[in-house]
Amino acid sequence: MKLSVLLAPTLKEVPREAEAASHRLLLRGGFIRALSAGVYQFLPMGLRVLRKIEGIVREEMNRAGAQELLLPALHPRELWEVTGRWTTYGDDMMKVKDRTGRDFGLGPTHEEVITNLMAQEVQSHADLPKMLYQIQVKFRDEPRPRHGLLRCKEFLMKDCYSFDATREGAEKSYAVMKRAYETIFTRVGIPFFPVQADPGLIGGSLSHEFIMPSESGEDTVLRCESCDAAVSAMRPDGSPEAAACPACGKDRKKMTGMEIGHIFFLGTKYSSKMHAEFLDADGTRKPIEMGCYGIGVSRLVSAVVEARHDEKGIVWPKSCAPYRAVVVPILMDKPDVIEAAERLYRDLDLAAPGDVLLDDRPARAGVKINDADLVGVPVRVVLGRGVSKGLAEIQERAGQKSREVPLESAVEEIRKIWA
RNA sequence: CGGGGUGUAGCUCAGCUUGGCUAGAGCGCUUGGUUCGGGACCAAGAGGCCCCGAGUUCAAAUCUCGGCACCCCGACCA
Repeated sequence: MKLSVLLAPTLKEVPREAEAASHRLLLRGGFIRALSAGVYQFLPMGLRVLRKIEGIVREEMNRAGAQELLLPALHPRELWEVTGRWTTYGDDMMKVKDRTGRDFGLGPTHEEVITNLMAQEVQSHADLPKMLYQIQVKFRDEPRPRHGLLRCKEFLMKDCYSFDATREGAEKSYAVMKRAYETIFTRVGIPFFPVQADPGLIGGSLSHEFIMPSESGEDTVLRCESCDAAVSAMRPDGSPEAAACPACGKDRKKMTGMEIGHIFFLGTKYSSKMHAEFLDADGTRKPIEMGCYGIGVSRLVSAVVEARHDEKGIVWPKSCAPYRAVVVPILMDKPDVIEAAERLYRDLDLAAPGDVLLDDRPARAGVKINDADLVGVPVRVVLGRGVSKGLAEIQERAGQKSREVPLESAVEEIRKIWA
């Protein structure tokens, strides 16, 4: 992609509203723009990051044996009345009426919808187990959206639901998902740790949050440094957890972080209310054992930036960078430089189709290089004076210093970095 | 929902206290020129419902009242 045609409006100055590092950098880098409080537009580069993270999540879900589907965002009120959550979820759910006055909710989560589906489709223990997931826009009427993509009224979420015939099977599904989550966050490239958590409004008996340590986070956890066990600093009843680790007795440290994933063992909480039952081998009808597993995909974008930035801008991990490399010709009046840049761009684009940027803008060197640092593409190739000696300058965004390589081996060198 | 703050050019902001000239600066944008390896310089331009509404006044960006929006802290929340 040529930067001259890409909608990637970088900002030199920080928009007034941005406070958190990820919020500032995503705005400045031209990844996102606000439409309203907690409602964001993903510009082309922002969407590319979102899609890459989505791709990692999708691969790991599929690998874990989950099947992708797509459920509606518009939920009829009656469905939520069955579980009582039309009332208990309350104002956190966006509610709308159709032209006849019928009530609908914009889905904040999908237990009702998917349990209803499975109630219709599952007859026998032979139909189980099943794991189903979707990557979809969710709506939650947050009383206070904040920090850009961190907490939004509309956001992209991966939600997965497991359906098992037995409690043991359901616990196994839970464990499979927990492992998949660990793989996902590792691949995305952010630090994290699991925490025993409060099941909250989703409900159920067992639940883990995945926390990324960050000052911008909203969660406080107690973490034991010797055995790594961690819990929410507040228990459901509001009383603070004791400072000593129950596992090893050592002191625990209070720290803040952001929740990047949450998994719940649900048991039969929804299935029994919604009559999602199956006929077991022994001839009795039983409610399905369920679990649900969420990752805020759009929130992950800001989590990555919180974890991976420096004073110059974003330092995208290779796995979710909007582009894998950017070619930056900085002597725009030198035909050999232009020509070398276009050739290198074509060759790199052949190696990573659609994943390479060419900064063909007629801008000054400083502007281009600062933009490249801000946007945070992992590999930058500067073409300037060195071109007359057949040299290109490769700089890894995460690295310290650049190095010069012969133009003809530049593609090969960059492929090594990508590998 | 409680507390605090902010709404003036695309962005960052000054002007408001003490009402009055044609509403400003920097950055960005357009055109021309000089520059050209780390956010250049000179010149000429374009760009405004001073958040909205009602009031006070000869006169309101400025004062009063009411609303709306956005940000931060808290409550709540995955």
